[in-house]
This record gives sequence, structure tokens and C-alpha cells, in this order.
Amino acid sequence: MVQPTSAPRNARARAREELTREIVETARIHLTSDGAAGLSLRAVARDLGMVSSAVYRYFPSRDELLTTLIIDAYNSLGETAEQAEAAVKRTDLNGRWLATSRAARNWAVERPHEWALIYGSPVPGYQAPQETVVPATRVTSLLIGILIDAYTTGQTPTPLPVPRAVHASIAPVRDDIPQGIPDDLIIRGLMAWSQLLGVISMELNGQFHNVLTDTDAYFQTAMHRCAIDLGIS
Amino acid sequence: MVQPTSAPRNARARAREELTREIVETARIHLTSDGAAGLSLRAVARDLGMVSSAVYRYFPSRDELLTTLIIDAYNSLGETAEQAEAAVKRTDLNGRWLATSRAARNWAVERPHEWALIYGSPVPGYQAPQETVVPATRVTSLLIGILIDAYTTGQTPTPLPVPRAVHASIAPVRDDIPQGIPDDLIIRGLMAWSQLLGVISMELNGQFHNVLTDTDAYFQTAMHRCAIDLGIS
DNA sequence: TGTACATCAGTGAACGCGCGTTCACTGATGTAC
DNA sequence: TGTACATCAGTGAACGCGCGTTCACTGATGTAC
Repeated sequence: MVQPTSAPRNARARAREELTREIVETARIHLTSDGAAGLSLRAVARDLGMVSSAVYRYFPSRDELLTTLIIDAYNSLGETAEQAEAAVKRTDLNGRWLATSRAARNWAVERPHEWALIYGSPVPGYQAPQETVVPATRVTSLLIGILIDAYTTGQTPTPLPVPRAVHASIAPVRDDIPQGIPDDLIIRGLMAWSQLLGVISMELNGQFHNVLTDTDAYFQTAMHRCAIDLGIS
Repeated sequence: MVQPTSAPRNARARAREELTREIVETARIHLTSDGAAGLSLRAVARDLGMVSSAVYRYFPSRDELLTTLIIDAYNSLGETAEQAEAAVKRTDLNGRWLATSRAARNWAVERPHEWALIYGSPVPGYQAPQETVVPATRVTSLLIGILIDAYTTGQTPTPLPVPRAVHASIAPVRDDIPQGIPDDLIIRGLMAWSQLLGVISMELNGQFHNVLTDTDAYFQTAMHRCAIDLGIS
């Protein structure tokens, strides 16, 4: 009882933590060459000089390893975006939006396969478990925060009409935001978010070939225009 | 020389055409369950009651079959969108844009895996050959046509400034459109296009879970707002 | 119209490779007394 | 501090499955004379 129960870190536990990390790290690298569908426990084990069955002491199945990679990706992106956003003066809503979106793009360009893992086509046969839900909301929470501040400080654009069916349709997202935010602003936020995801995914999927040379410059301008549409520019 | 040389269609040739079609059709169905990465020549052959090596009489490799699927998908989507767009009065630019975008979404919702094949993450290890380039431009050509008509009839929005770097960056896309279209309109067109791709992909990838209930209603509104931004609403 | 030859679709076996997962086991590390 | 036992990491073999592609072959269809 002298040791705090929260840290029974003997050699075995430390080794376990380290190897778990190494497995995830190696799997992440494999993602880069083969994509999520090609992620193989055996290949990971081989790279670590282990026999394939040894990995099962750390992850009960391939899908669990995938889940860890997905959660890590969400958290890594979330943390990157949060740090970038936190460095901007609270009253500079335009700056917060630009910092968040730029951080997301930079993260994505550096790790295209991790981006595809979380925002690309679902991996066939893989069902994302509940644990992935919370980390998935970190970036969108930043955007929601900006929208709330825009609303409470009165920096909102002249609203466009929102059809009744759309008003009803956005009921779920209303659960995550304070009351009072107008439908129009929510729609603008959603559209800014899909613009952000759309432009990044297009860049990563090579859809700007023969269209744009400087994708970074284009991205900045597109995000600037989103800010104008949000009324925070 | 009595027979036209263009149609030496004896029984063998007809059988070949039909089986080629059946192989592609079966492969398309397999796409639905396993995605592009899991597309297997052997599985296709099995479904057709052939031995796997027989497929090699029709397609020299798995990648060639994939290429055919990709080209077919682009053409199918292109044709669907073209027909929808052609049914709208030429002067109704807003209607043409809405018809095009709606047709694209409907096509995508019915064939999510074919959509992923052409607009999703690239298949690892697969390099798209030149033949896919032309079919890939059919839908964007419609959008460009609308923008050109908007410009020539003077229905353009008040332009926002376009940074010098972005002006230079869009040089490639200028090769596909008539001279004179302002930078601002091109940027708006690109952003409408990425909004379109972004919203559809988000819906297919399940990113509207716990966000929206009626994705169709949301899509229509989003596309309507794109039209406003393009100045054609 | 009939025959000889060429073309080609489809067969079946094989090569060489990969995968996820299970299981009985060895031997090292950790724990209770 | 020392000993007996429990825990657990890692091994190596195996199961049962899949894949793309090649190759020598049979037998049907098509063609030239």
C-alpha cells in the first residue's frame, strides 16, 4: 500500500506499454504504403522481429489495432488543431477559423493515409466502435466554438431562409450546441466544414491535377471565403 | 467485301462481347461488398462459373479490369448528369446547376462504391492510366459550361479579390475554359465543385451521423446556396 | 460444298505468395508467504 | 531473504483460407482454298 495503486509500473508493465506503442507506430507506417485495407498484423510483427502470434498479446484482433489507429488519428488531428486555434486571440474569429483549417490541412498533407482513415471511404468489413465517437468531435467542436462566439458577439451574416425540412433535419446537431444559434448560421457552419473536408480530400486524392498548381494558396483563399460567408472575416 | 468491315460479328465475337460485359458487371457487384481494394478476379470468375484463368482471355490483369470499372463509372455518372442538365432550359442557369448536382448525388447514393472508386481515396498500388482522363471531365465540363453562360450573359457576382499566387495557381484550369472568365468566377466554380464533392462524400462516408437526419434536404439547400454564391440563383 | 488449317475460349493444375487466428509450449518475471 | 507458485510474453507449428498469374492442353469455331 506504499505504492500508489495508479502506477504499478514494474519492468513488465513498462515493456508492455513500450511494445504496444511500437506496434501502433509500426502499423501507422504500414498504413502509409498499403492503406487501411492492406494493414496486416503479420507484416507489423515481421517489422518488429516478432512472430505474428505474439501481437495477439497486445491486440486481440486486427480490428482492435485499426480502432486504436483511428482514435490516435482523431486525437492527433484534434490536438494539432486545438493548439493552433488556442494561439489566436479569442476575439479574432477569422484568425481562429483560418488557424484551425490550416492546421487540419497541414496535418492531412503530412499524413494522407491517416486522413483517409478517418475522413475517407470506410474500410470494408470494419465497424467503428463507440470509442471513436468522442475523439472524432474535437475539430468540429472548435468550429462550433467559433460559431457560438460569432453569434454572442453579434458578428453574423444576414441570414438566408432555411426550408422547414432542413430546420427539422439539423435537430441532431442542435444537441451539441447552445440554444439560440439560428438555423442559417448552423447551415453556414456545416457548409464551411464540408468545404474544408472537400478541399483537403480533393487535394489528397489528386483531383487538383491539371487544375491547380499551388494547392496551398488556393486552400487559404477558399478558407478565407468561407470566413466571409460565416460573417467573421 | 459484302459484309461491312466494321461489323464482323460472328457468334464468337458476339459471345466475347457478352462475356466481357458480364465480367465487368459481376466485378461491379463485387465492388459493392468488398470495395476496390478487395476486388478479386478469382471471385468474379467463380460467380460466372468459369475457372479463374479464363478471365485472362478478356482482361490481361486485375488492374485493367479496374480501369474499365473506373472509366465506366465516370461515363455513367457523366451521362446521367448530362441528361439531367440537358433537360433544363438553357437560360435557367440555377436550374442547370441544381439538376447537375442533384443527378450527381442520386447517382452516388445508388452506387456508393463506384463513387468511392472515382472520387475516394486512391486504390493502393493502382495507377490510373491516361484513358481515364477524358471521361473524368464530363461532369466538370457541365459546370464550366454553366459558368461560361453566366459570364457571357452578365450574371456574375460582385468579385472578391484573388491573390496573385492564386491567379498563377489556376493556370492549368484556364486551358480548359475560354479566355476572359475572371479569376473570381473560377474560384467560385472550384469551390462549388468541392462543396458538391465534399457534401456527397461526407454523406456516403457516414459523417452526417448524429448531425443530420434528412441529408437530401440539406444537400438541396447547400447546392442552392452555392448557386447564390455563383450569382446564378 | 468439303477439307485442312488457324484461331481462340476455356480447363485444370501449379507456383509462390499472403493473410488472421488458435494452440500447446517454454522460460522469464512478479508475488505471496 | 528464500522458496513455491502464478502470471504472462513470446515461440513455432498448424489450420484453412484467399489471391494473381502462368502454362500446356483440349476442343470448338472460323477461314481459305
